[in-house]
Amino acid sequence: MDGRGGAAAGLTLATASSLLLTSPSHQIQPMDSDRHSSGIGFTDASVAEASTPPPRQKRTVVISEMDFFSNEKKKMTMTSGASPDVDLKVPSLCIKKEDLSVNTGLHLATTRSDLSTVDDGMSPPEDDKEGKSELTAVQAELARMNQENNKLRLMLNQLTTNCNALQMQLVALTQQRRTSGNPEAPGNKKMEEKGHDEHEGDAVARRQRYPEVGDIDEPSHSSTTSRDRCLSLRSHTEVPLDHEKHVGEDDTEEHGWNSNKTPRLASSKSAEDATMRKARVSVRARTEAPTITDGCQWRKYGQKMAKGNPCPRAYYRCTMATGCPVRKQVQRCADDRSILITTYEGTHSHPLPPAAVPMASTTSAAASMLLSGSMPSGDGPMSSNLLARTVLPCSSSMATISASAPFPTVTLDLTQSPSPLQFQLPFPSAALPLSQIFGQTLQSQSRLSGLQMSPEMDPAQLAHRKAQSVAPPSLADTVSAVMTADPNFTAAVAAAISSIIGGAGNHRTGNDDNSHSSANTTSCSKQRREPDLFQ
DNA sequence: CGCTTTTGACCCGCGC
DNA sequence: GCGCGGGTCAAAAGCG
Repeated sequence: MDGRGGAAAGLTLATASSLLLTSPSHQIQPMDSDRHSSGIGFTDASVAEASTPPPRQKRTVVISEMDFFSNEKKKMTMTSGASPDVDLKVPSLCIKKEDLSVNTGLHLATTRSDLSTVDDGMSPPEDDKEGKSELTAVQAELARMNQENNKLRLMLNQLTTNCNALQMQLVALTQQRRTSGNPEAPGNKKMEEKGHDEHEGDAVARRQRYPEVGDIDEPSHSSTTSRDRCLSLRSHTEVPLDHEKHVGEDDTEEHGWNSNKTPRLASSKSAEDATMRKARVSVRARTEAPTITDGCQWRKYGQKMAKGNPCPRAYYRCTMATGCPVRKQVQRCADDRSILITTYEGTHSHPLPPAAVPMASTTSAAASMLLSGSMPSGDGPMSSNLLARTVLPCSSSMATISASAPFPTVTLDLTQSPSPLQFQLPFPSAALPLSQIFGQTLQSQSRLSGLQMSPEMDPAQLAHRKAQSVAPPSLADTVSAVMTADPNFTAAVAAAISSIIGGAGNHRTGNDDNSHSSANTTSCSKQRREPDLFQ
């Protein structure tokens, strides 16, 4: 197994555990049985005794965990030496605190031994001197841990800021290399011409078809460079900078579907955007569920029989925000109908719920890299290998590039199981909880963000390392890289924590909060009415 | 009633 | 120009 992914998951667990035990609003609760059916990490948990046992009675909390990358269920028992009243059994932390402390400059105290002393909210009688002193100690410990949590939060913010700056530099360098280094690359030229042609052609066609959008001023192509940078820096937990700007400024927003239809893309956005939308990321997953659960809300808008495949292809568009250009196609593999192929296209133009961040970020990052200077020749073998290794470095067979297709496509194959990073659906009837591959996607993001590149290749990273006087790569270094690589790391951690705290079954945490919307996720709707898609 | 899904029709690009 | 296939639209139907 790749240690980076494990580190990421371990960090997540560590943070989650810490929050679990220190936040009064997140007390350990017995999990519903149906929560076993999905989600991240924990597959079963139980409270051995009632949640409100009589005082002084020994209480035991057992939490089982699922190792993110080995699918191996573990059960860690934490016996409390300091508090005789409580046995806290919490998930193990996958990384050592000394590993975490190196680059963050913080020493995590929320290890097992520390956690074991946390008060579970039920204190011993006041007349017990020993209990009093224990209580004091526990409270002090609690305060200390809260302080450390705050420190970590601040550190995380700082890392995020630094990461953004680094990404800026990286993308700028990439752009420079693309524009000055190999401007005449055939693939590049071809792609640009194609994009341009399509842009022009589509614009004309769309004007004919949707005359109301024909008068919209098209953005100047001279702004492409800065736009490129913004595109590559798009964050899936934030509204993309340029997109947000255009959505806000664009007077096409009032045209209903105009704002969330292709015509808008073709007529009001640059050729680069059109090309961006053409990039596709295909995810192959073995599941019996009609769709994979990626945290977004989708609305089906069409279904077609595709040539060469007896299974129909369904078309969905993102409905989390009007104007979101993201589409996805869902189709069973003709050769193996247990494999579901989900193809994503476009970049979300709205904030995403934490549960949607991993998949959205991964697909967007793959698409960005596919279309960025990281693939100078577009369809060259080197670039294919680079991206394949970049997307899923643990196995070159897991990520493939299809440049011969009408659209450049990255395929993430999650159906092959030899790697511990991959998993078989443990829940045959459940939609695939993509948050389960949180660590994997986060890892992919890290790679895609370029921060796993060797220092020689990335001066910015080198400078960053030097500035921080960081030792040669280690597990801690890797953890740091994972942390710093993703500006959405906070959201990703939040997603993981939410998944754990809210019960693993609730991988739609963010959506559930959207009580204002009556829209259901695809999977939810499918449960309501059995589709005819894959009969 | 509002939202989603279904499904036939339509549009477009491409190859011949 | 024509046919084919992919993609999308939009009215109708279904559902809670």
